Amino acid sequence: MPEITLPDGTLKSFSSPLTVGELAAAIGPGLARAALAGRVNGRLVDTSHRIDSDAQVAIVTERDPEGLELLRHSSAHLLAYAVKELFPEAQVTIGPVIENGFYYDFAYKRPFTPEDLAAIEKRMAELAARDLPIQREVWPRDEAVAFFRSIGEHYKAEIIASIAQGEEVSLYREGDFVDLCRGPHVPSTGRLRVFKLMKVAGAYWRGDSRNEMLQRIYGTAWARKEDQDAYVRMLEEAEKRDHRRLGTQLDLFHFQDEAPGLVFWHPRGWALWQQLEQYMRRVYRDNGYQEVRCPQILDRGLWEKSGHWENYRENMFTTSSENRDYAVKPMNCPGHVQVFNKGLRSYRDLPLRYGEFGACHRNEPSGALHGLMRVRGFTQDDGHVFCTEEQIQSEVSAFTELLRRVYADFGFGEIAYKLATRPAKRVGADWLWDKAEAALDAALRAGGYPFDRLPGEGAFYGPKIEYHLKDSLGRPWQCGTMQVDFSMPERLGAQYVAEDNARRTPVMLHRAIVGSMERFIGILIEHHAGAMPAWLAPVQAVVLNISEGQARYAGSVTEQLRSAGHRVEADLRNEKISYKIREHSLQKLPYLLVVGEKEKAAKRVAVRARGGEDLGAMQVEEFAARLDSESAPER
RNA sequence: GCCGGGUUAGCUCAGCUGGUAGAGCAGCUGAUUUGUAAUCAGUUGGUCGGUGGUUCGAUUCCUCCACCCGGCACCA
Repeated sequence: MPEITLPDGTLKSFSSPLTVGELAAAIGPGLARAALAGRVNGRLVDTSHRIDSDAQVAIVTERDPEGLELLRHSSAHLLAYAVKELFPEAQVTIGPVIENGFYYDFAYKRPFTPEDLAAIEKRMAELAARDLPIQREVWPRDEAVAFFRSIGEHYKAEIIASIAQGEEVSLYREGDFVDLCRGPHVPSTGRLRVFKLMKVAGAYWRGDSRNEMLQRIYGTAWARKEDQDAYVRMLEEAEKRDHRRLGTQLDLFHFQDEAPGLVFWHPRGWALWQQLEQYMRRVYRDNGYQEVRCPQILDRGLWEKSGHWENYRENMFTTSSENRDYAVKPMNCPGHVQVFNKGLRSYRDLPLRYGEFGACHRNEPSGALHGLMRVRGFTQDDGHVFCTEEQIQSEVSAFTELLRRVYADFGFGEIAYKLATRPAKRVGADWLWDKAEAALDAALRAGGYPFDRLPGEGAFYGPKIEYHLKDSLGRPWQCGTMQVDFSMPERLGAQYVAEDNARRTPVMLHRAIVGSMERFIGILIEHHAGAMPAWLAPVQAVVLNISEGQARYAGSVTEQLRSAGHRVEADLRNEKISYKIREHSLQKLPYLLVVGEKEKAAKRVAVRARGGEDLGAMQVEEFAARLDSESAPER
């Protein structure tokens, strides 16, 4: 006699056990049609799930986040079904839900082509139209292994074989297709109406690069067509904002074959860089950091001591001279320790903070390179804090606050915090790791920042907090980091004299706010779609004359604004004003200043803001004041 | 690094099944002296990413290499 409590608190009694689907029907026919699954005492189950005792039950529909996940998960199965129909020799492996969609990995003798994808998608639509029931079956593990072996699904058999012996496994059957799956799934294929296959790519079996490569088909699925259309539009918008495309269009930087993964900064790109660098320099200055500069290459012996040689030898650029081996620095920390070590340090000096715009080189795998986002030569806003154990928490807290202010200045309000803990390959005793991890944990808790844990993702020398910002398209980017390191100061012989006159080893905090300057600029470009706020814009305004008669006046306006410290250029070409406006608008400049006879006579400029807004004519000083007020981030 | 796709003028891109290349924009020259997103005319420009091969003949087919793109793996 199950007594069922619905989410709104309603109590329903039934005289005999019933399924989730039957419960939905008992509540209403509309809900019965919409039911994709149920949540029984917190557990997600199929609509066929039988409720035989009192329970809290919610009917899951496509309006629930779990409902959308179900649609995607079942779409992955539908994809596998379609592939097996069209390519019976293909073997299925796994097909999970991911953000905005799903994928399924297959082993097949030849690569799938875009034409194959179109055919598969068409078959999926046909299978969905047949509205085949999706049924759950429970099998003993060994029988399931034998079954999948018998039908030639060796990957599937391997997956089930890794489940503990004696357990039961669930299989889902739709039409002629049977797949191992924990479930739950939507009740029938007809529920899958809005989906689209996106691309095919290679992926390693079990995510291990030593294994064979499978073929991964990516798809997206939604509850409503409008949602999918919006998603596709978002992807198109992201493509338009691609910093590589904008980098060319706005003449900011380029790459070329002779220097893979290394940036050639053009004048405008470098102007943007300088705005960022000067801003970050003020951040150093105003927050107790002293800026330093260390060598690009250092003797191999130092990298052996620091542990980098052992851990990253393959990814370091090396050179040699007069029988000495050197490595181009992949990190700035060993250099900063050398500065710390030069001279006797007192506990009174701590915390001692060094900052550097440190240019590092890492020989990243060729397949990892990606515009400014992943390069082989990059510059970090890299800082190291030498302090005592007692100072860790306040340093981490102060840093987190500082980072939030900086991100806010760049227009990033939403930050996610992650605590990455000890990896398998590491240096330092476990008790040190315990301490370091506890210090970061405590600082995050003290600040009231919610955070996720990333076990095993710490650096080889210490755990870290990762700060992920969210851009205007909602995409997360890890930029900032704070790492506690008890090992490297020890390895590199850093010491200070404590109150009791004893020599102690300081703790070193590795920290960065924007991380890689290159990458951060890439993020800024995409965040703003190339239309940088005036304080960052490489060129803040261009002065345009209508005809030759105002060329001298336009030139003097330009000079006046430049000598007031603004980034202004003149365009005195003999072209129609509409032509010049179009050209500079495409360059996404904050302001265009038009000067014709009227403005020349009145000693004014006609100001056009980005987007075509007419601000009217004003005196040059007035416009300069406007730029002044916009020369720092909005707070 | 791995799988797949790609590389044609400064930029964006055509070029059917092999017969040594085209467009638009940009550039240059000239005319036009222009009032808020493209003035007109003329014209320059390519060892078709590199290498080797097949062929009477290769931008086109094949090999190897480099780089780029999409994923995967990696990301101190």
